[in-house]
Amino acid sequence: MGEEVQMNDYEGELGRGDDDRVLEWESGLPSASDLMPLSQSLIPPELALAFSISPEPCQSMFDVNRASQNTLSSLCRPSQLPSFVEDPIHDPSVVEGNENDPESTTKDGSDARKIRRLHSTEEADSSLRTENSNNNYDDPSVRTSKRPRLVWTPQLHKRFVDVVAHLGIKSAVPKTIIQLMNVEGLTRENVASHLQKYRLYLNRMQGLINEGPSSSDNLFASTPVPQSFHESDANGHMPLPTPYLVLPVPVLDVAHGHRHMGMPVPNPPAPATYHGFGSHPYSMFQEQQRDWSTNKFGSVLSYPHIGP
DNA sequence: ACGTAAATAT
DNA sequence: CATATTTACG
Repeated sequence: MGEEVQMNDYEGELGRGDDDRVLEWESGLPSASDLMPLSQSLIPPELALAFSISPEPCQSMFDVNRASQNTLSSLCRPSQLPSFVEDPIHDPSVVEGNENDPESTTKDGSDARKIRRLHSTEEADSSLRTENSNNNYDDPSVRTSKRPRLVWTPQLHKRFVDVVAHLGIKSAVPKTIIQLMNVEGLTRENVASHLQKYRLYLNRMQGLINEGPSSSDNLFASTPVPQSFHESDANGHMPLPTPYLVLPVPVLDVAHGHRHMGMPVPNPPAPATYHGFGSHPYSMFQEQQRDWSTNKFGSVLSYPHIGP
């Protein structure tokens, strides 16, 4: 925490040959007009006083630079991470199941769930650790807490796909993928599982170059199939087109029905009896993205992280 | 550590 | 019931 960063040549870093990558990044960032001026405090003075919150030390360019410095240094670490692995996602979206509600007469238990969605980048970490007692993931003493179901949000999935594409469908194995994705709390099992489904999806896609989307491939369908399918030999490398952007507060409420992100179902594109036809074909992506932009607010608590 | 199939959860 | 994610196994 106490790492002091001196900003010095950081300017030079940014100023130098910014290639497309930077441009792409910028394209996804909020326009300047959308941003709140640094000088403006997030908490109104009165409010701050009322709650005896020390008024923020008026953010300045310095703070920004410092944050950037942090980011840069982590980006530039000469480890093995390709440049495209930008910002670590700290909290994979996760669903917290309710255990304390034996309401289910059969096994249909359904009730309030809280969705945890990912944060990312520098300042996000300030939102951690609410006094919420539900998230005992960092508390070793609590062993009763199961890991909440991981929710593969479009963003996570995107990241996943990008990484897989980058690795090449061949060498993309769970462990590597995990590393490259660099998402905190993401387990190998999580990835393995997703990879399994993803492969199925890919296969089925190949087989049916004639068919339109089978109505159940929504999530995946919305993310283009990486063209690195040729299992030639050398590389399956893809330049990896998109840096991971930081989208505005990914608070989502999945409160309504369950919108699945359709992955491939192993079995039938067959004519047979398909139920959710008229109602299914929703790209979870679109809905979510819309939600995010029109997002009113949501009380989302993010838990710090899950220890391995 | 991987991949696949069966089991649960939603 | 279908799909998503987890768990069990070879």
